[in-house]
Amino acid sequence: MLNQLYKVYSTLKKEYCVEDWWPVYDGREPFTEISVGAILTQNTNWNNVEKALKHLISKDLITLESIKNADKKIIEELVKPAGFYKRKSETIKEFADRVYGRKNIDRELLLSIKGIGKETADSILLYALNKPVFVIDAYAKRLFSRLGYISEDISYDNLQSFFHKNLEKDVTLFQEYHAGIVEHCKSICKKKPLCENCPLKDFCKYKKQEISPTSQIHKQQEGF
DNA sequence: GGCCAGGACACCA
DNA sequence: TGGTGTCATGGC
Repeated sequence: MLNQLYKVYSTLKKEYCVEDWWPVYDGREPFTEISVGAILTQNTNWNNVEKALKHLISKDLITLESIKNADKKIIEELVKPAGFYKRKSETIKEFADRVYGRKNIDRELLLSIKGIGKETADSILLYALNKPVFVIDAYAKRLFSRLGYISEDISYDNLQSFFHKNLEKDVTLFQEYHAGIVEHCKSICKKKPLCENCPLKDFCKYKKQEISPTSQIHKQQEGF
């Protein structure tokens, strides 16, 4: 299993641009920019996030201090293209208020901020703080359940520990793996994940065992 | 015009 | 604990 997971990773790495994957447009305060991007990207296309981020950058609202001191209504207007703008602007404000001036930012702190759940917190930890935490998202669940390695209704925590148990805790590995999953699902996985053109078709458990994806549910612990 | 996107949360049973 | 409704914009 270990080898299999690493082989999937190296295939993704070969097929897609996964290095320095999380975009930074301004760069004055990458931690803040990445964190705000993680909040804005909740259930939203990255194109919309990019617009909102560039609006914030154009008004110099891309540092913790400037966001902390900004009027919430201004933030609302700027992040509108990313959708859910009232909730997201509130979360961004609370994030800046709570994180500004702190040296130790951990998962517990991030999860205590209204509007930041596990996926967003882990994205911040992995990409903004370079902590070895595997980010689970809808794509990861979709891809690995279709490959047959996990049940499609697996919980966030179970899928995360699946990766933590089977991979070495390495920041670059986790960053690039998640990037590869996202890029793969955005391009191919959406419709026919295991079609003839799919670079991951050789890793499909169903194909090897000739089991229909809908006829068998694999439990997280089974077979690993 | 409908569907979906790199979720989170409140509410209810 | 799990299911459902809500939040909202923009691209295809």
